[in-house]
Amino acid sequence: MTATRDKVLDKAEAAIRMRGYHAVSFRDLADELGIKSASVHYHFRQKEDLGLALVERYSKRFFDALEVEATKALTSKDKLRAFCAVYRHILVSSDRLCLCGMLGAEAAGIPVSLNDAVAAFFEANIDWLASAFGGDDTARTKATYTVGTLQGSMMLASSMKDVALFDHVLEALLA
Amino acid sequence: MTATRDKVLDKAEAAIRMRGYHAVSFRDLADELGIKSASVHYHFRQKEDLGLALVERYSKRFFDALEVEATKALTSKDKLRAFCAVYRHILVSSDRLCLCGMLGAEAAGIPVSLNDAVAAFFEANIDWLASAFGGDDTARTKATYTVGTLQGSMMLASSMKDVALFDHVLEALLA
DNA sequence: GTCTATAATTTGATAGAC
DNA sequence: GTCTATCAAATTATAGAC
Repeated sequence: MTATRDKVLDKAEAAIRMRGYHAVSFRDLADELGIKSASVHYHFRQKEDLGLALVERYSKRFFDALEVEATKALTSKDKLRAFCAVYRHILVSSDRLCLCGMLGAEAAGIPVSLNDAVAAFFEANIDWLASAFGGDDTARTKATYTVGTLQGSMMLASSMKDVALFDHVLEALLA
Repeated sequence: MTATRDKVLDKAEAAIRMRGYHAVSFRDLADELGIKSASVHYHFRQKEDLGLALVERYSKRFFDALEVEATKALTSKDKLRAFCAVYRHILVSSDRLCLCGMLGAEAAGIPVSLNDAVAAFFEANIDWLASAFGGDDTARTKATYTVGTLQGSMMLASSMKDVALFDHVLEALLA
């Protein structure tokens, strides 16, 4: 139906994951799609609306992929492996940062509602892993630690242009 | 002498560490300092020059602080503790992200020369820790892992507005 | 070193025709 | 749903007076 809306979301996600929220404009997106910026505004009245739709879609996709990946995961280790596999796919499939990792860094510079959505994504990440690890306080710390390591290594791999760096960290994380 | 130049650097570092490179303008900085943007341009011809000066100063300060902190560190564990202490100070002293963590996330959206400087900072981070860990391949992976964990946890603490989160990860990292 | 003034471009956003 | 046209504001940056 509204194919344009999805195309805008695709381009916006790719652009923001590469350059950041403030480095992407409605005109950039419109030009890339061969439409006008007014048309982008038709689908997303404000930039904030676009950002929120982006995080919502991203989060949904992430947890859907996680569910698929973890169906046969019984042990804590298997669940961790599944979690890491989804993160790895984020980076490798597009050679881009996690959307929420980027927006999380820019936290104090984006609309409050948008960072709330980003923080909720991280909260859900940690909840999932903490549950996989047993659910107690130690499990929660381990979960936070794991998400932090994945996000930070992704950032390092992006800045240092070395995807292998991320894989080495993944190996260590699973050892 | 050139007190203004330093004041510009101070304001720019604080602003960029909070909101990101593209969310900070020369006028913002000038207004905060009660001067005009043309005066900022006198000290830093282009925004890229300001960014480069920022990373240079930041990196120097970081490794100076690390040297002080690690003077009495003999064991690997002590050196890791010193490294973590400097990172903790970055976050806690200002409640802001690491400058290079922010710019590293925005890697593909900032001038190439600027990201080169950021990547060099991370390289030096990893070199220092790898050396502290013994210098072999395993040590290097452990070093990368550690820097990634610190950077990622800082981002999480910032987005989720929970500095204690960072401290819990630190504890786990040192255990 | 700092200012006024200004250029050239980009940005987020809207009104209204088709 | 998409367009043309337009706006007000912001952005990087420069020229030249003081």
